[in-house]
Amino acid sequence: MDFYKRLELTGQRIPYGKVATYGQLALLCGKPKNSRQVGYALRRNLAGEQIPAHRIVNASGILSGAGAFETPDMQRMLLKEEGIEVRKTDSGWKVDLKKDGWKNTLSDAVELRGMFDAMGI
DNA sequence: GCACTGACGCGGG
DNA sequence: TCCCGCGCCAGTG
Repeated sequence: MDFYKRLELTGQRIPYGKVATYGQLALLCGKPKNSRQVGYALRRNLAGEQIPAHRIVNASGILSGAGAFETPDMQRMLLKEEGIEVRKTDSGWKVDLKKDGWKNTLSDAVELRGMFDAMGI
């Protein structure tokens, strides 16, 4: 089981204009408790270059990874370009998970599992 | 093997 | 809602 390979495939399934959480991706990768590794992988670019890292936020909707981009407000700008509302709060820049969060379905999970098995990862 | 770290999550107060 | 403590586990030295 190659967690980072799985993360790469999973990340690419996040729809344009939507955001996903670390825990959500970890769950879809088959490792519910590896949310921290999701952040580690993105920071170190272990999940590929094309993965939409700007669409990944923590469980509160906070843009925790701003520091890993070229400029601190890059992530916020990219989300804005996709039509996602980003608000300034005391704890940082935040998105509305209820409105813009990716509501992945059971079939998404099943489909991913199928891909993992087929690729032996 | 050991201790520490970290783009995190969750329950309790 | 916010803050705190604890749990979690791959990487790193």
